[in-house]
Amino acid sequence: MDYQFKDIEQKWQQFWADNGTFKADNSSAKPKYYVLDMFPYPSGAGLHVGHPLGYIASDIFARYKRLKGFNVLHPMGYDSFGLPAEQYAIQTGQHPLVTTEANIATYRRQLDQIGFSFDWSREVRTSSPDYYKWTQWIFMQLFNSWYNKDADKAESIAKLVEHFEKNGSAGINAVCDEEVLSFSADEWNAMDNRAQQNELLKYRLTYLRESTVNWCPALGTVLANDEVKDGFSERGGYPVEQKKMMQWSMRITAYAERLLQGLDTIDWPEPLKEMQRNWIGKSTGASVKFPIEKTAQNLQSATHFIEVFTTRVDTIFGVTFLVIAPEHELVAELTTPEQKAEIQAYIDQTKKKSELDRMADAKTVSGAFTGSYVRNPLNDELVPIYIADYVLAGYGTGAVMAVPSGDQRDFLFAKHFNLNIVPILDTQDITTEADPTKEGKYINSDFINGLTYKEATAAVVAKLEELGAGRAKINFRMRDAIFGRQRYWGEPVPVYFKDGLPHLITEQELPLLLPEVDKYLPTESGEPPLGRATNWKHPEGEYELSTMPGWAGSSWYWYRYMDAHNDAAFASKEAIEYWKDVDLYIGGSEHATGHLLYSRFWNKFMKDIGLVVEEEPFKKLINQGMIQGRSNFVYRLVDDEGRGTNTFISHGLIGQYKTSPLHVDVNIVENEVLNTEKFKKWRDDFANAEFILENGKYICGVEVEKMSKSKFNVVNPDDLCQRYGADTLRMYEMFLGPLEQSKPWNTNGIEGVFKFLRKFWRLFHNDAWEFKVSDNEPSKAELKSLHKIIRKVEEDIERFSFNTSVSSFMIAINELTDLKCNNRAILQDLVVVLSSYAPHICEELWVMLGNEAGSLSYAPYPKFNPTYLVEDEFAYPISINGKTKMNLNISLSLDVSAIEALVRANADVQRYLDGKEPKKVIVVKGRIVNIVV
RNA sequence: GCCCAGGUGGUGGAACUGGUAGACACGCAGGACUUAAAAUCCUGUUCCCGUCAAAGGAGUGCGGGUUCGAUUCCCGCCCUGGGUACCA
Repeated sequence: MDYQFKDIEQKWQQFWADNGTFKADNSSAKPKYYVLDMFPYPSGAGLHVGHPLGYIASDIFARYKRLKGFNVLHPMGYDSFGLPAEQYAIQTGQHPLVTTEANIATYRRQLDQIGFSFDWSREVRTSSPDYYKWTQWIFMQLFNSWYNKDADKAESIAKLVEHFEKNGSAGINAVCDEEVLSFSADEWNAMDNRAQQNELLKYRLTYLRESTVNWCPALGTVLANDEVKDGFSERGGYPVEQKKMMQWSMRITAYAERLLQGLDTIDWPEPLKEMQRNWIGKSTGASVKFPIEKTAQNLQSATHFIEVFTTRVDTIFGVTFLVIAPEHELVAELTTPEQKAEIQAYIDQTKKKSELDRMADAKTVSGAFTGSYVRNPLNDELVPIYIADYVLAGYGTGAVMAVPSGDQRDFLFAKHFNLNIVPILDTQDITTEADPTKEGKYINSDFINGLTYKEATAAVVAKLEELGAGRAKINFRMRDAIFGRQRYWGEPVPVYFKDGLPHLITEQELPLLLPEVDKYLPTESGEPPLGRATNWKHPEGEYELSTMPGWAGSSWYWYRYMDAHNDAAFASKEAIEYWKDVDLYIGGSEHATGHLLYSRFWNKFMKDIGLVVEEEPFKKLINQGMIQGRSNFVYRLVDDEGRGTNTFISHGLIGQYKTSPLHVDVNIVENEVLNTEKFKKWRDDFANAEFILENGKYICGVEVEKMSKSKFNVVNPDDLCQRYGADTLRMYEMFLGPLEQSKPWNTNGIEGVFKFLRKFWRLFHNDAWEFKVSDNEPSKAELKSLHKIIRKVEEDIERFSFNTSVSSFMIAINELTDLKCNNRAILQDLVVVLSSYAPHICEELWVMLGNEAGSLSYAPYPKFNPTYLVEDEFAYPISINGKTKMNLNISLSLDVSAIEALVRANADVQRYLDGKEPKKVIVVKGRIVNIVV
């Protein structure tokens, strides 16, 4: 019987489901291997061909590892809290849960038909109460922890309280808010509970703090940076403003150094690590206190200095002014009466500017003089203080020391305001622009004159420390993560407020269920949607009304798969100690600074408090490339009045006509040739379409764009499974190119893969399509083909080069077809090797070869035997002077000198040598490859 | 601007540590089988010059360099994609 992929695939998918073939065990004598995919958000559009790319790769790997004798955990689930379901709910009143479950059903059906070897018994959904119960529980652990810098790990807040009671704040080296108090044990004990709790909030790893957020009044919610485009909300296009709000935050900055260091211990793509490094943004430098000049301004404040952060403390003698951010807290105090109007005007102007304007204006110099001065702590010179929006309030101390000779922005600023520019290195050339060099010897720099960069930096830091005017300091760009969203479809924060103080609910009260609401919009008084819930009140106070952000549920989900049904813990200790961490994680690089960073943070925290065993959650990470859309166009003839006609011009001829391009459904185009009959049926108004053809065909135009419905370039895996089957789809997605490379989807080549599978099927059958294999001894040539592919596939899978494997399969099948190979032993091994790529057809053939159903998935991967690959004689390429090439037939048994003699005796070589001795004979790996004459 | 990845036939791509560039597949052209179609099989297919063939020349974005030998290593430039954005 011909290759009936539909029957075969249905049959085996059913078999796997009925028999729990891929159920992983939490204990085994086999070594463990954990293969994880980034779980999808179940959107209403369903899967397109780009989604399964990574899943197919990870499935091949998981299946391969099973054959290699590993106990493989390969689970799947859904990141099912999210904005689209909520937006849909706002528009239709449909509960997000209903939409989400419908979408999940679609996803599941689509995933099933591709034949993945997921252990579905471990499925998780982040929106399910028995899952988010533990997300809330982890939030509570964070709330109950602080970061001890001395121990370099998170510790229990109870331990901190104990220390305060005994010793006050002395001896505590913590990551905390800037404005923490210092107090004695007596002072602590004398504080009322409210004061104590407020103080502790400054230490907790999740805490409430007033932060600046993107507030969209029209939508009534906070938006993440990527939801704001050009100062307007991405959805609806409403204006967005900066607003200060009390928000839950995560003290991820406590882990900045460990998140950075940890990158060196994991096998991730270098570009992705680099993205995380940049995001963390460590810079090593010094903080310097510039004393405020009292005579210039009568300060009310207790602050007597402005602190700056610099990475070039060696340039301190080149400082000719100081710049602080317009939002800096000392601006009002520092402004002299004469300058007040100018400063106020500048601040107003800055406030009006959107983020975008500020960026666009990067090149124009602006600022204003406060009228006040500081003194340079090292040479006592008076330094004027300016405000300018190129200094950011949120980074460092919101103040910089300006060295116009070494920094281009400072240079432009100095030119604009006519300020001094002092060169500080003898090699500096500052005639037209600043020169940030570190080469040369210092000049105009007091006690560091004549020193080099390294010496000078050390000397200046030492001096500043001696004077108490500064110290070496490390700064990070990364900010604490805001954790609250004014939305409905997310995890409720397990907190209630009493007397203005946040309290955790008890563990017995978990999960704190998401309440029902009448509408999914903010309340009339501007509170989040949860404010609409009736009968939703904690006995002691009011529940927190914001919910957790999308990344909360995805920051620990790989642990839940280890023990998905545990209701006593997020996962049992035994399960965690067995599976430990994810060995291979496959997903997109767009999560580099979101999910992948937050997950590493939560994992480190969970390790600190003894919940998990590994410091890093994902040992090896592979980024699959994005699949772009490949749009096809038809060209509609435009008449003299500029109206479109019903005549369409083939792409090669459009130069001769006036046309307008029109997206056409890629599914009615094959190899850029339009199926004109299908086109006429595609849309009613094209029923009478006429075509101007070239060579009897209508050729379409092509462009690479994002895959989207409106561009008619979406290719649905369902259609391909119907036409060619899952095995063909799986292999074709791999064949398309390197896994990590982004590429446009193109269905054109899929026939080749389909043909390959048919050829493979045919190997097992005679001309009448009867199953027919022989039990003869395999021939040498057959063994050679087989062992070539055994080795090749193993090498390819280990280095994630799946595309070249597919090619090798095709070569092997062509060879074996030429050899008319129907040998049972050969075919059996071939089935095992191919089974991770094309599991359905392999299962079918495996059973036809006389094996037990279901045993293929755990059959041992065949052992490669190198002796079959040895060739007796082969064509030996020789070049002379790296140019002329010729082939000699040489036996492998000859040694190098014998080959050399043979080469010299060759007539062509003789002709080139012309009686002379060769100057040099190049031998690579025991082979002569080149002769230099 | 800065950081990263990439640029190979008509197309997707291969060439793993510097050693026969273009594997494999699509497409295209020609042929076989067939009443015909589908399916299948065979041959050719980087370009130029050669009316077949042989022989020759050029060739991995561009310009240089190292080397007996470079798609691969080094320097400079151009282009495409991704990240980031006044980070002191």
